[in-house]
Amino acid sequence: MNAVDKIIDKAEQICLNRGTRLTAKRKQVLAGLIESNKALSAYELIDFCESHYGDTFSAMSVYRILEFLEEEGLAHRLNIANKYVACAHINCGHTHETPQFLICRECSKVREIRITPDAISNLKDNASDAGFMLVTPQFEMSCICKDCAPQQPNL
Amino acid sequence: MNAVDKIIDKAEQICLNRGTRLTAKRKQVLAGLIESNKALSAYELIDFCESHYGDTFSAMSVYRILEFLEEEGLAHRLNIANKYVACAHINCGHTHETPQFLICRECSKVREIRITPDAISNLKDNASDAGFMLVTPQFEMSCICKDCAPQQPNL
DNA sequence: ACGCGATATGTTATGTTATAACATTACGAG
DNA sequence: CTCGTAATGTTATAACATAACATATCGCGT
Repeated sequence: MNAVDKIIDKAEQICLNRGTRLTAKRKQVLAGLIESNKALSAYELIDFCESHYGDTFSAMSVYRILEFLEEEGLAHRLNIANKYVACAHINCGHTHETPQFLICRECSKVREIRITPDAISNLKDNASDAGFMLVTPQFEMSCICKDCAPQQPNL
Repeated sequence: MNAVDKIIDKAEQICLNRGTRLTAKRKQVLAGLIESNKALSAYELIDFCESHYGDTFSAMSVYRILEFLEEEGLAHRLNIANKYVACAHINCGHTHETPQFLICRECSKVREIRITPDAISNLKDNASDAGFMLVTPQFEMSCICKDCAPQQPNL
């Protein structure tokens, strides 16, 4: 059993425990996100799944499935990029705290790291001082990854 | 001369100094962003400007003008909301450092605050450790503002 | 095993956000 | 005043997302 299958299996268990079902289509969509190894737009994901799994995926279905995967904590929507990415922590036990996404603006590769509690409370305090309550479930930053950096000499 | 006119005047000077022109249409679009007092989508901005300034604005023009205003540092694109907001610091002299936007997800009111250099370098270091170079020109957070909070008792 | 309600997916249409490509107009330096 | 550049107009279309309703599938209780 390969690494992706293991993650899918784990995801299926997570769904079972929560009383939801990781159906065949949902598995394919999640597998697409994992195998592509980067963030994809809904329509890129459709192309990826259709070419890799030889099945058809309507935009509507994919959006619904993405919504489901988000609710289950198996995928994340990256708002600054209008793209979707598999959760990096399906397999590792730790509970999902406020994540920070580093998104390569060139190749859409994503690193999901954890933000330190200190940094969060700092941000919350600043917002609070300005009369705003932080509700953002995640932080997203536009970056250039190591692989893309050489092509960007002026950075 | 009212407050908005003063800001527009200042914006015009900024453009002059940079060898660009704040044309009539550009003034109207910028004024719309300032007067609406919140973030607007391009199409909301069109409606606002057409109803307030009795002129027509094609989507294409507005997108071009927004691009211009961003280049001049007079407006900002809020990626997490797909909306646009006037720069809060057109009138105050201080140089524009990495801004942090607190965006009310209910009413689109925005506070543009400055992020502390400490916090920035912290974020940069974290990204760097993960092999990503931070290039984000700004940070955006989804919030609930004081005015909208009472309608959200469970927050 | 069967039928029923709930969940999931299919289908069609449409709304929203954004850009491409080319035409026309306005502006300002020489 | 004319010529090149910058700005705006116009039309078309791409890219992202959701609404509304139809059909199919699943699993539970009998």
